[in-house]
Amino acid sequence: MVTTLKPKLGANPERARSHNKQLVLRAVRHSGTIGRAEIARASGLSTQAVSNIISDLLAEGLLVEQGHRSAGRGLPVQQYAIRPGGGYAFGVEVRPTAMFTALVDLVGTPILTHRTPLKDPTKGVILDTVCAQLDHALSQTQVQRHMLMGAGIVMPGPFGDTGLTGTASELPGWNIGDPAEIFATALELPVFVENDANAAAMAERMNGVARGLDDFAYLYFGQGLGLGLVQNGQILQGAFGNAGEIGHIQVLVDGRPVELESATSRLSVQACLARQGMDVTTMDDLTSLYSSANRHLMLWLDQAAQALSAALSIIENLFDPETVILGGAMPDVLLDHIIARTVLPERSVSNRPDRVHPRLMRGTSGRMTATLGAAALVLHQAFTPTIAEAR
Amino acid sequence: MVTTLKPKLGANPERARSHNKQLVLRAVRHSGTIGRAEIARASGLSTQAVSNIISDLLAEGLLVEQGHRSAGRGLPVQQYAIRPGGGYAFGVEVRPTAMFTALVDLVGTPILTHRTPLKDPTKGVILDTVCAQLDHALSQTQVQRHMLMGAGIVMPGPFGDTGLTGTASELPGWNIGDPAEIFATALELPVFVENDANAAAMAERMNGVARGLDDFAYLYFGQGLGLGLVQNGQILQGAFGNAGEIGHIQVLVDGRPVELESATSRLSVQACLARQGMDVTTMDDLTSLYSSANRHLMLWLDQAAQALSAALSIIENLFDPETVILGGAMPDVLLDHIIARTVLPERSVSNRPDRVHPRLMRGTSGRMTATLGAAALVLHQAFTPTIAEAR
DNA sequence: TTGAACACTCAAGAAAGTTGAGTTAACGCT
DNA sequence: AGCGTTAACTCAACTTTCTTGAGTGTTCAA
Repeated sequence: MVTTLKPKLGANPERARSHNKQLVLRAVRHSGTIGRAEIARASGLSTQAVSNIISDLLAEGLLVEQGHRSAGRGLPVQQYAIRPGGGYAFGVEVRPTAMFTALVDLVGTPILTHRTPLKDPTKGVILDTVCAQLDHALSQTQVQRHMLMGAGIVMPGPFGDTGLTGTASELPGWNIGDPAEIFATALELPVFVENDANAAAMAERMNGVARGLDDFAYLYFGQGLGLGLVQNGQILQGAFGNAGEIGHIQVLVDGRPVELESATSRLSVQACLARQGMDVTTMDDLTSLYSSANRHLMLWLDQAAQALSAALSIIENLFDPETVILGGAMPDVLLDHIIARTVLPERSVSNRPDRVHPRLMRGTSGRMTATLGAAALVLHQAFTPTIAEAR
Repeated sequence: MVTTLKPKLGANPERARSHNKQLVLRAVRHSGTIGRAEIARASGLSTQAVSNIISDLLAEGLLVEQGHRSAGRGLPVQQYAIRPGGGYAFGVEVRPTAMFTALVDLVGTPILTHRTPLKDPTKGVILDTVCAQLDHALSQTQVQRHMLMGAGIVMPGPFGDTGLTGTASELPGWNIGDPAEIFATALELPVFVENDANAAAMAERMNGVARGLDDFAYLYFGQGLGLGLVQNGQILQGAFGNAGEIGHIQVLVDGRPVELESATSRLSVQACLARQGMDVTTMDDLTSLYSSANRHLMLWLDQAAQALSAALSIIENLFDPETVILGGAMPDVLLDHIIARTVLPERSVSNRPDRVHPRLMRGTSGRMTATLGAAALVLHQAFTPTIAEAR
């Protein structure tokens, strides 16, 4: 979901230049440091064109020189890298009880992160809080407002009035109007809104285990279970921005059909342990239960792995991803345990002998994944050529 | 799957022009007839640029003038339309027992269709046959070879060596090398290879019920059951071209888990009726069984609708499409029956009050759908701007 | 009748890319 | 050590394509 991009699909010199700039930035980001000639080869532009663009980007402060590297014969390559301070992105994750914010630089390093409790998550409070938090982040870090490239916002999906409306984790009042536009007006910035799974997937792609991957799926353990899909380097959003609502599909666990989410989410493990009289609220609680090999937790993990195996079969056969990443608000040890226990379906298009990535991987988990992912949405945009984004 | 497009992502004047040309063609195709000014507004180019491009396209024979239309004030609009003879596409569907071919013009009208039995579907025979059929089609229709924009080839998936290899409908010998390249070399044409479901989806989008839709799913009843996914106007291919292999996922029918394909495919209905001693081979057989309300067929239809309901839940929640289209090698009356009987899942992101399309629709079915879809792949390419096709 | 609205054309100008010759620096063969 | 080869990069002229702004023709409405 994006603030309305008008149909600027025609290529005129100005847009072509902006397109090429982003192409160059992407090439630099992709390989860390790189010289002009290599960028030219990768982009199909002439060295001269790349040279001109680079001197622009240097002047704008988006690139820095990185010294020479002599690779074989010929004149040593003058290398370039992204200048971290060349721009900043603001990431926001809105949950019913708290708002998480992060300010990250152009290479994705978090400069500042923050958690603000939300007593009353109404639309007005959220908008006020997000503006206040942005001001706070800017003044704390001395970052100039004009250096902000945009804001990414993570909100619980699904968006709009759907058959899944009424789910636990929902925020009231956002079903009317386009959230992206509302935030864009309040923050006076370009805004990108996604659900937690999509944002987490983008975080993984920008600075995590999915770096460089163009086709993968991300299973995000949040309140529920979300699926972030990246296809051809782009988030798969669906016609109304609600693709990836995997939590409510039926899978078999011990021969009985259950909603996937009721077998694999954080709410699920909490409810399961609560039935045994255990009150588990934090990730640390879970970690310590795990380290003591708590029987009930182990049973839950087993059925979660079972459910996941069924989900994996669906995801792999429907999307044919390079890999499926697991992450989110679940301790690493639990994720690793689940991954180890999950049976990789045999009858799957992903079951190929020539794979280069494992079929299941663990992503960067933890509290801030989705928030950093929100910021990553902005960075992704900054490194994505503008022409022909066919929306 | 596409013949290797080198990274020609940079925008230079030449590529920008070609991009803009395709943008103009697309705009014309989209609205049937249209004037310069409107195209300019839609594309973000100046009227002058559009004018220049149009005079190029007229000279190339891709457009024709369509007379004036006075719409309100001002100078009456000089309108343009696609010239059907401006180019041709060759569509090929390869099945184990036969090859179907079609030659279609630039607006998608079939000029000639043909069925060639294949005694021995080896790689060599297929390549020879496809070349012979192309020659035959050209000579029959007097179409000049240089007017061909490319060939689309439909082959049974999945491609490459996967966990689904060994499925009934497979062709031997295509697991090594890129089929698209092999065909491209043989035919000396740009070649696009897809599975039947993807091709059928594209046929629907170019000239069927999905015309103008950018996000939809197509369930194709073939030997098995395939899923064609169109996202943002592009076929979703997955990392290895095998996305949409929905046939092998588990669904519940009468409380029992079965492979979706074993409940919904043509092979499934044939096997089901064979168990009752009925030998059903043609679509006409099915139609007449249906018109006599055959009990076994009705039972099969009921369980197929059940399985479909489960599949629908998965497709809708994972892709959030505008609609799901049913089509393929199944008589229309049966598809309509199934659609009428399928319970639309309530807990689905597609269950929204503000829908404009039905959740389930019947596509153009029949023998030639996939073959025409193969040709549609070429047309789609011809109307898709070139820059930033990010592959 | 007159003026506003609109589509379209013409000619000049601007933006951005390409081309080809020239410069510089490192490698490696003699 | 000398010298030719290789490769990255720059400079300046050229080319393509788009935009701009003035101008023309047609229609509608006051």
